[in-house]
Amino acid sequence: MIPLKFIRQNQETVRRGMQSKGVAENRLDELLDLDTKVRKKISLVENLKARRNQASQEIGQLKQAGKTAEREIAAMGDLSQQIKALDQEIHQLQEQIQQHLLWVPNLPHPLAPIGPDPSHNRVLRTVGEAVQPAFEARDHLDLLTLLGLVDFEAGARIAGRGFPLYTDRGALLERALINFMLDLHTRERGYTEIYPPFMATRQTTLMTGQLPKLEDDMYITDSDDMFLIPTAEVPLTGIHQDQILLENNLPRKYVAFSACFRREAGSYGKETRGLLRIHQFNKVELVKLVHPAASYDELETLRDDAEEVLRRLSLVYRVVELCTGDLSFAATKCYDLEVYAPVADQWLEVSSCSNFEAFQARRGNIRFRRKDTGKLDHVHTLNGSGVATPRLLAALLETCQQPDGSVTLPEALVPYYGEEELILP
RNA sequence: GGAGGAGUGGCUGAGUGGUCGAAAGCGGCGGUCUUGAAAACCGUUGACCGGUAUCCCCGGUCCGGGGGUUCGAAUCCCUCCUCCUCCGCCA
Repeated sequence: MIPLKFIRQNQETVRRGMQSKGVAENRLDELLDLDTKVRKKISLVENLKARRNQASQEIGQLKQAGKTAEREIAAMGDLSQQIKALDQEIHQLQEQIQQHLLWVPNLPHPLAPIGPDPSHNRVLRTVGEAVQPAFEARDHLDLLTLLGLVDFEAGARIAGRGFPLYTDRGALLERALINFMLDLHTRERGYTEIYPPFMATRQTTLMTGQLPKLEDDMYITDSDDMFLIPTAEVPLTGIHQDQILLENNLPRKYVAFSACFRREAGSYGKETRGLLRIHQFNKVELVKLVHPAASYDELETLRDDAEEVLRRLSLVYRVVELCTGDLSFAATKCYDLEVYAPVADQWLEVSSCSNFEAFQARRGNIRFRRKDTGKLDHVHTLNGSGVATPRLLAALLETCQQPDGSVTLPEALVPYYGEEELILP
């Protein structure tokens, strides 16, 4: 949420920000128009209310003194009706304003690369060397099948396309990956582990910015208006909704494993092979609530925490800074981590690390008390995947495969999986 | 699912139609004292919106959310939500 006052006073800045994110601006004009209208009415009704308050007080004094106030009371009836009517109009206008406000995206950081689409993203660095195997290698789907790790047909029978069913060693390997990542972030990186609800209310989903824009991309329950979480970002950021934190308790760092549910409406046919784009997947998510002055430093360490997963697994990856047009609705700045899948010769996004500044905190009313001034202020929120499993698994299998199709696991994973390699069944 | 009880400021908690944005305590902030700290004492301390207005000033709104009654609502009525207790059912 961008504060209405800021929008009013910085119209051109907001307009440029919306343009660079590729968001239609017609709502902005309507918004400003409604704002002017409603403020006129507000000042009108506030004057009336001031009169009413004064008169009511006088009536109270008369009654207290044991006198009658019939004449005064009779004079008030009309005023009250006017106020009621105006209040209703104002209420309606403000509801409209609120709706428009929810569609104003966060503004990109001034130094974010400007551009309309991913081709303008900036590759900051590549870790490791992107080389293809010397032998005739299999891609991740062939390896999954060969090793018997995932049964796509069974998943489809149960829930339809895009719901993989991990079997036996595949299930174990998935669990090993999740445990490895959780332990890394909790034991070495100072995150507090959370096991959150996998559903969230409309309000919570609105807070993180998934709504209203991405409603079509989410699974929703008709009878309760609940949303299956598309990422644990939603519940984790929601933990402190409507709360006031102590400055001493910042930053708060949370990590959670969750299943993530995405309808992926409109992306059929893109990257659909194997595990690359599915409706339900597992992810370990990092969320931080931080002091505003620290949020950009915290973004760097968050990114590093996510990168550490890939480093420990000895995978080749690159760090990409997103351009304005590719930034999500709520983000000001974002790094994607893309892991290299050598057989597909593709860079697969496994993590997005974003700073939302106060955008989500304003929507969720998450504040802290400043030590220096004693005043309240909104925290800054950040999140990043640390990381999502399906593409990680795809890259891992392709990278670590041997000529016969067996896979030698990275050392870091061995204690979790219990064996050093996946041999052919 | 059924029956009760409760939701008040950062926290605990008083307040059942009028000068109540709300007692008191805790906490926070400032000060006195102290080598320093603690304790004690003194003072201070709600949020949000608007008024060309980051501080002062003026007005308005806010006592779980929404609606209603009234000249006037924290207080009365309706409704929804959440929490607690008991009963039933179920993992």
